[in-house]
Amino acid sequence: MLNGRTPSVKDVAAAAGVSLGTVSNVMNRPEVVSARTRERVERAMADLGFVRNESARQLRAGTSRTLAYVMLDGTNPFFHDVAQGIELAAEDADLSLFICNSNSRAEREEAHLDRLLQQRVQGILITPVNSEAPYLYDLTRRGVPLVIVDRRRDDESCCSVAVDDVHGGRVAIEHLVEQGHTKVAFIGGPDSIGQVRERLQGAREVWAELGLPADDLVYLPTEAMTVGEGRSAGERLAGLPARRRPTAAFCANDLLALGLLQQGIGAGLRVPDDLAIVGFDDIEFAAAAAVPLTSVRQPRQELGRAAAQLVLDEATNPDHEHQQLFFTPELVARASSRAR
Amino acid sequence: MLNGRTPSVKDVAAAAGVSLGTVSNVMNRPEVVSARTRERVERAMADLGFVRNESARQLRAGTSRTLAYVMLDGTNPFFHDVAQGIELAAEDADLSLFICNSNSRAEREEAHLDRLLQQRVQGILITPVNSEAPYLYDLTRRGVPLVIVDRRRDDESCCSVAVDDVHGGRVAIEHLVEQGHTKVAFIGGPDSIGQVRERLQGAREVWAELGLPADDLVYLPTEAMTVGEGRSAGERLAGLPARRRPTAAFCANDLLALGLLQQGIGAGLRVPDDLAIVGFDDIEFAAAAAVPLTSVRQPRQELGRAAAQLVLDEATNPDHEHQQLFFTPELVARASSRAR
DNA sequence: GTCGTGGGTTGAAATGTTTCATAAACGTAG
DNA sequence: CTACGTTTATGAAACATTTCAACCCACGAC
Repeated sequence: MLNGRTPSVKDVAAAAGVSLGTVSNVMNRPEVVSARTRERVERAMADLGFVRNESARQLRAGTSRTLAYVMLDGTNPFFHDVAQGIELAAEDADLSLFICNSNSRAEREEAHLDRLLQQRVQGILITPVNSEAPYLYDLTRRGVPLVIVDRRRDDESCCSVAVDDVHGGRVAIEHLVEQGHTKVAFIGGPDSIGQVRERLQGAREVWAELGLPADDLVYLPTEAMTVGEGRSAGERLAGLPARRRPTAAFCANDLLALGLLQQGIGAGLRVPDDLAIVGFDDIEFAAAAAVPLTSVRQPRQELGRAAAQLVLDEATNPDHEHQQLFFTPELVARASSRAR
Repeated sequence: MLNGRTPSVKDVAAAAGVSLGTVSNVMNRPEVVSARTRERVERAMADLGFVRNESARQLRAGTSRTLAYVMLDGTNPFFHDVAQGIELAAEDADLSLFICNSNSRAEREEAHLDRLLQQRVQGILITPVNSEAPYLYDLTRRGVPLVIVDRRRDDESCCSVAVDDVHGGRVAIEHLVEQGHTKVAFIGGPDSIGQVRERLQGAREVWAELGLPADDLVYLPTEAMTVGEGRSAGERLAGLPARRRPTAAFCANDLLALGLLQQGIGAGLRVPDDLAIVGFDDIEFAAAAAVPLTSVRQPRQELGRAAAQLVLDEATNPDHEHQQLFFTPELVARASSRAR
């Protein structure tokens, strides 16, 4: 029972009439201790309600049993799916996962990283605000296993797992053009976000290759990648003169697309007849929208799982080599963009 | 610079030509050390890239600088909003937040709790699979500050923060009846989930009070509270003979409601004319649905923030008393249920 | 010149584990 | 009966920090 303080190995040892070392062995190498004493010790642990103190273990071992994921935006289910993938891999390796959320603010991100460093986590996975931030390079210099998720670094100085965003932008636009659209909006921002820049780049590339006039791919920048911003982009779209108004929109993520969809329907537009919509990420809610959303699918859990494997390799394998994993996203066509 | 091992206070002390204790003082009580030495030490810390080892500090201090939240279902944005509220409060108290996800599985939950105990977290917030689980009582017995979120315990042996689910059920049904519905479905499950039971109870209470025949409030149980289950409940609903088919549905959460909405629209129903829908939680996506969803709003962030404050009080205030905080949810009427 | 006073610094102890070299106990082969 | 191996158990050291009593020294008061 509980008599004030939480019991330590010392208390267990005393209760079982053995030495400290033996108790430790029962926990860590049960095979070297005889069945009789093992039982006695286990009973003592149960009686006292002993729980191993992880700080002490960690202090001695020099390393913790946790990974950490610093996500970019907690309001976007996409990142939780990534986290779920990481968690599964962590669980397999018998590690805990620390989940942090920077909310797209660099200073929160840096504060989280500082904390994680103090905790001596085994490795850090991060979808950074800016993958070139100096404090990220510091981590690598320090030797902390680091994997950048859903982004990559220009030089290849750490592992990363990402999707080919340029390609994603291409397939989205190709699809819309195939459906007969010749005036299309790209909705996304701010363009400090690398994903946005590359998806737009892909869109523009293929638009040019198909010989369409650059002016007919209009860029509607947003302040953030949220449902609310999607709605307000919809209003701006509706405000355009009919001749210049696009008949389709490619949104840089699904939250924007859902906001746009809602605003459009609320304003009496028929989707896809008056306005076709393509999103990005293919989150759960995309398929569940009232007009199921066409989206560029990222393998969300896979991304997380692969990243976790990389970070574990870096943490445990002495001749680890940095890798840049690259997944190819694919278009999932649904009702929101079907041919007119 | 990094010469193999990460530097400790000892290294810093050597580099600055002072004792261990002084370095510690610089970090924890800068006012007692003279400006000159303080600067010297700080420079040494910077030069060596010193990062305090949290395990060692924690071992000595006996307590960690973290809270933990064990959420019930990572796929439901509701819980992330709660987590966000907790995080804000934790940040104010200069604590880290450990987020775990039980995915509605008791054994995962127990495993997480075990880990958290080993980490000696300052307090645990949890939305449990079953608030009467014996291992939860163990925590209380152990003296771990514990707050149950979005649930409460029958006896009042720990703090809890919840909304009045019975009341929530009542207002949902009152609203639907006001809109003229006399045949309504309640969709939710499994009924091992307390929230489901109480929302249903409230619904039945008011239904009876209004003098409506019990048979006309039909209970469609689901296996889980997901979008997919909402869709399949929609199919079951459509399969009912027209005379017995409800004209409105009250779903135990918004995910179910969104699934139902999508299935309904896909099958050609007009919402709310053919089928009115009310959800529960009022997650972000509820308002953003193509037919904006009427929902019973829980103050999501507030719930988390209040819970964090309770757990902090229990952790720091010696004459803490357990409290059962109770919020009253309110109906947010939107298009999915407007009068016919 | 001695005695406090008090700011600044020190060194050792303590926290709960794990590890490892060593010791004890116990068989068994010679 | 001894010597030797094996199996089990022990005790001390180490991990990085914080805390606290003790100490030093300069300075002003007497």
